[in-house]
Amino acid sequence: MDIVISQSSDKPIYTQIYEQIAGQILCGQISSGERLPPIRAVSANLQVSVIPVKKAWEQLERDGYITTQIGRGTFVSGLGKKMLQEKRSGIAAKIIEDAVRDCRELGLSCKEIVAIVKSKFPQS
Amino acid sequence: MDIVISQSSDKPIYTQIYEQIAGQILCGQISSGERLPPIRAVSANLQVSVIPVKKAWEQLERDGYITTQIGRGTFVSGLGKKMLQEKRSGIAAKIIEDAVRDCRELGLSCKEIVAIVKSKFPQS
Amino acid sequence: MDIVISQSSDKPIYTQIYEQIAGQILCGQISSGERLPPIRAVSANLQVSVIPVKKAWEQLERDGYITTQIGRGTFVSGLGKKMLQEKRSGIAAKIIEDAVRDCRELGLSCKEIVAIVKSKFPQS
Amino acid sequence: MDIVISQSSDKPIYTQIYEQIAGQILCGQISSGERLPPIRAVSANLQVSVIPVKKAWEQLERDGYITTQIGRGTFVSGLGKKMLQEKRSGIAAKIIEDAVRDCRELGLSCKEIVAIVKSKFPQS
DNA sequence: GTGGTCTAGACCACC
DNA sequence: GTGGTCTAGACCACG
Repeated sequence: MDIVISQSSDKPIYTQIYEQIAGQILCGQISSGERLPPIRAVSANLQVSVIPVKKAWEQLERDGYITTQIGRGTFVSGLGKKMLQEKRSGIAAKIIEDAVRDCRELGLSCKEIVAIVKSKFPQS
Repeated sequence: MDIVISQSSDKPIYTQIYEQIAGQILCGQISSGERLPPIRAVSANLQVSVIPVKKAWEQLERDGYITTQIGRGTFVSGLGKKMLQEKRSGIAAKIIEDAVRDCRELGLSCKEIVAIVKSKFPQS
Repeated sequence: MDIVISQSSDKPIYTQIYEQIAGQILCGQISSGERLPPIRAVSANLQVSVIPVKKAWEQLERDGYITTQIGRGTFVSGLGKKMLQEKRSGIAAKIIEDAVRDCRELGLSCKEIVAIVKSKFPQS
Repeated sequence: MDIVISQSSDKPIYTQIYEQIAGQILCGQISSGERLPPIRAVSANLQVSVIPVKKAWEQLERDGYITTQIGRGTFVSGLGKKMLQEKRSGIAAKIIEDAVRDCRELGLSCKEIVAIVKSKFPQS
């Protein structure tokens, strides 16, 4: 469970935590059923207040990534591989959709966008 | 100069104004040297306070889109076509870069991303 | 952090605040990493509205003197001694450059200007 | 009577006009008794409104540089050489005084300031 | 009429 | 408690 916080980011701390944990769950870096460290430990580890960690945990639970068992800790939800894949696709589709819309408003064509995307990959 | 404000957007009002004006300048919808309406007129027009309009204007000036002349009004900067094209490319590259990075963190391959991009265009 | 506001000055309030804070940072009166008081406290302290204080803070941040962390406060940027010295020199050079240019336009020679400068120092 | 107006200057237009005319009178570029062109001509020449020219003229008259003779035009006041020299010195002293004060607040010594002044002259 | 600055409030997101 | 955003006024400098 490695998280990096940037105090100078435009994103709030709790969002940074949320996105990194969610990403690691979606990628399989953190497995189903695995136990997350207690909030206070994370907070101390990241050198941030407990509040943003708590908020991130709440949103992760709200979005079905984790489940809290009172008195026992928080655990990664038992999401099937198929469900993970679906969630990944949905999120990716939204990200790209937004980017494509913005680019089209700037007057870029499909070809141009695809060219830029490919240029971002080392071995195209 | 048509702007649409969404009070329910997650983006602050001044950002919405900024992005729409900047976009229209980049697309050539507003031409170099053209005079923008006075901030108070825009403010009344959009039914918002003067503050967010002024803040948008300030950022547009900071980013070189417009220049304001006290007592006379604000005017679109004399950006050459080449400069506009460069600015457009730079902004588009940044948008796509961010989106691609996020998608790669989710484990998507270049092919998959390109496929989604193409699917967002009517006649690909 | 002592600031003096003159309501009768030709300079706007936010500029007065900006210059005094920046000066104190450049002189080392306020140290790197130190936390500035909250803008509302400064505003109450100086008996001015929050607006000019906030504007001063914004410009201080724009110029790299401070960094603000939402929800935590604003802190003096970690500028090295060397950087501070460079900034000081740059600003001083600009001030003198302007003054010398104006004086030369009035027809003063180098000697005359130097003489006046020296006369401004108690024990030259 | 050559004046250059910068629309992007931080100084208002009427001040730019004032300073340039006053400077030329102080330097003897415009002689005592000489007639200034009519306001409308200057305004057309500089491509600015009549208002800032009028305001500059008012301040020049207020400060004793010119005198308006109704129906005949405006003329450079008959200032003796000694008076011109005194005015020049006074203005120069004030400019340098301000610059020196600002530099001292930045912690510069007399020597350092003099060194910078000298560096601004081609043949020191 | 134009922008520049300011006041005295308010509500919200974040820590 | 901290800064971020906004409202609805006001007065002033500038052209």
